[in-house]
Amino acid sequence: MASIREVAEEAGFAPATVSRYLNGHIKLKPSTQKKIEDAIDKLGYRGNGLARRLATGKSETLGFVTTDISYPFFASIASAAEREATRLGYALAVFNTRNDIMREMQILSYLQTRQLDGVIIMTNHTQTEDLATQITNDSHVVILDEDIPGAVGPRVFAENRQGGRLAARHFLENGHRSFAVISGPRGLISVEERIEGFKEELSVHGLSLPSDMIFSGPYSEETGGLGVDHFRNSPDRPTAMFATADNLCLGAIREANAANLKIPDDLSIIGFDDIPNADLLAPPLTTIRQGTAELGAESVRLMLGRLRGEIDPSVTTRIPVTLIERQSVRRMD
Amino acid sequence: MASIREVAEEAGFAPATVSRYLNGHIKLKPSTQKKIEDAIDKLGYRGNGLARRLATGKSETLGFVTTDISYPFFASIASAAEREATRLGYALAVFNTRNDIMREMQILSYLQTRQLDGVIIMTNHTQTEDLATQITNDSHVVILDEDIPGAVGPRVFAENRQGGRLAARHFLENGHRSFAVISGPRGLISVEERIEGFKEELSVHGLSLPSDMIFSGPYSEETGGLGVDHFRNSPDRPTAMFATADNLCLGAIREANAANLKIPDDLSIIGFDDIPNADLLAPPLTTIRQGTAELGAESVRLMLGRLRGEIDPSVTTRIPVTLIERQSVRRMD
DNA sequence: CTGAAAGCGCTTACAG
DNA sequence: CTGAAAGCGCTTACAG
Repeated sequence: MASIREVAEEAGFAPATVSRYLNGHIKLKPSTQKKIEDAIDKLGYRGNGLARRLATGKSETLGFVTTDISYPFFASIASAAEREATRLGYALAVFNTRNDIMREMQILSYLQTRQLDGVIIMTNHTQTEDLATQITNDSHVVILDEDIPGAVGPRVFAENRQGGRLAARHFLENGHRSFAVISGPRGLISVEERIEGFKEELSVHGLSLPSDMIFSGPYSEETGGLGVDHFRNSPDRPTAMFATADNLCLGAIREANAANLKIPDDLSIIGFDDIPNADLLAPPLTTIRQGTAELGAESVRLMLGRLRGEIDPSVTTRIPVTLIERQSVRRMD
Repeated sequence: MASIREVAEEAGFAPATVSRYLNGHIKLKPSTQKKIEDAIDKLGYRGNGLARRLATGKSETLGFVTTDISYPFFASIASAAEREATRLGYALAVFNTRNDIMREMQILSYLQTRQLDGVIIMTNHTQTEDLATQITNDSHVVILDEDIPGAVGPRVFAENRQGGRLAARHFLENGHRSFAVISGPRGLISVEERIEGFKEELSVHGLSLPSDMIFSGPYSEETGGLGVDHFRNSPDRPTAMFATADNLCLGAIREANAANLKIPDDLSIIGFDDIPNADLLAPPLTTIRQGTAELGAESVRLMLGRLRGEIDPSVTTRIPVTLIERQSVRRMD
């Protein structure tokens, strides 16, 4: 590879001039510009990003941290984030943590070694004190989808509470009166806020959700299955079940099939996320859609705004949510 | 951030010694090792990856190029690749090309600017001459999933032909005698090899696939829908349809639903990939499973082997394929 | 074994 | 406007 020095020699100028020209810090007269361009073409010069980054102290790459990129909902967000980052001149490095906090800490440390300019983090557990302090120190972190309480940094969340309300309202409109919830780990905002919204809407109608009608566990398909199992055998079997994530519904549907429990005839369900192909499931899943494109794009915009110091670390952007009606909710009466 | 020079001063040695120690190029006597470790702890030294990379000429990051990471099948592969890369000390930068060859060329150029040590490329079109020559020059590229004819480099593909045979055999075993294929763009090996295998198996049984029973188009859900539409109105309507990718099936199922065509009663289908939740579709999809974990992991292993010069650029690894029987194929008679 | 020095390829104050 | 020089923070022949 040709270096900037070689280009400069070829063109008859100093490296500094070539550098400034290439970075747009300077406007050259046409003749010298041509000489430089010719030298670049002749030598096939392309610049060395590493050297530039070392000199400037910027890596021009953003880290995107998630538990597992193979979960379709996360993949959609990552895809949108990659698109926006690319548009704005940044690369996106994707990291799977498998929910391991040590791995999360390690990735955050890349910020200090300057391998990453910023990191957008989606975490999925509630033991986040260490993360919080490190994030606060780093100040180049955007928190996405799930909260990390106590950390200082911009946040992007869905309108979780509103989502819960929409779910409850839809059940109510279809005549349901007995409810259950299957959720991820208590303490996550995707759990707490969605449940709160759900309850809020019920209470508007003079109804409530007894605490023993909430079944919680890790955000896995298995939890969904266990939840169905649990409520199927409970004395007051609910007709309507709200799940705080679609993958919970996946497990629920599998278990219902195995137990010969008909959805929606025997049990109506509403999920959250609207994962790809939710419309092709048996039954097509009624769910609360989160805008993955907005979630991904907004997180990188906030990230870059933060890097430029234009964005206050205390901002929280909420991404709207909509109910997608399909066929997993039975009309009662 | 503390630098290696500061650590060296603190410990009373030269930066060179610290560097060698940290890289395991040297074994120190316990006392000096302790001094260095103490200095590192005291200063919170972490090393600067950029500087190391500039000095060594290695970026320690691999590029993973796909048309869109949000397609679940690609996301699964990327996830496995990330895992294996991490295990072996490399980061994985994910790039979405949206099938744009210019973007692919751009990413390959990062190899020359040393931003990437190698790239694993999944492409999805047939106009690949320019790609091929660039890849041959770069020599740090692994070709995954779809071929780039003429390019010199290790390849990782599924046992496509075998997959096609399995699909045909399953149809035959279930009594089908009239067949159709919906495929991605002609020329892609995922299309050609799978169709060849399908035909091979038919011919073993004295049957054939007329060329007008192959409907091709871009690898999109839309193509699947158009295919169903096409064959539904054809004079000799097939009972069995093989799709060279599951997303084609997704479109096919949607269209069949819209046209009130029952799968598998009116039309049996077999897909390819076994995308996540294929078992929960209506109907649960019988499909040829590709091992995404192996595809992803093997591609990074070949990549690193290639970087170390241990792997011949002409190797092609084939990943096994299995038929997953579910309920989209009707038993005839 | 250990160190001083040069070099990786840029960028950017500082001078002129 | 343009250039010489220093510096980013490492690594690694080359000496001793």
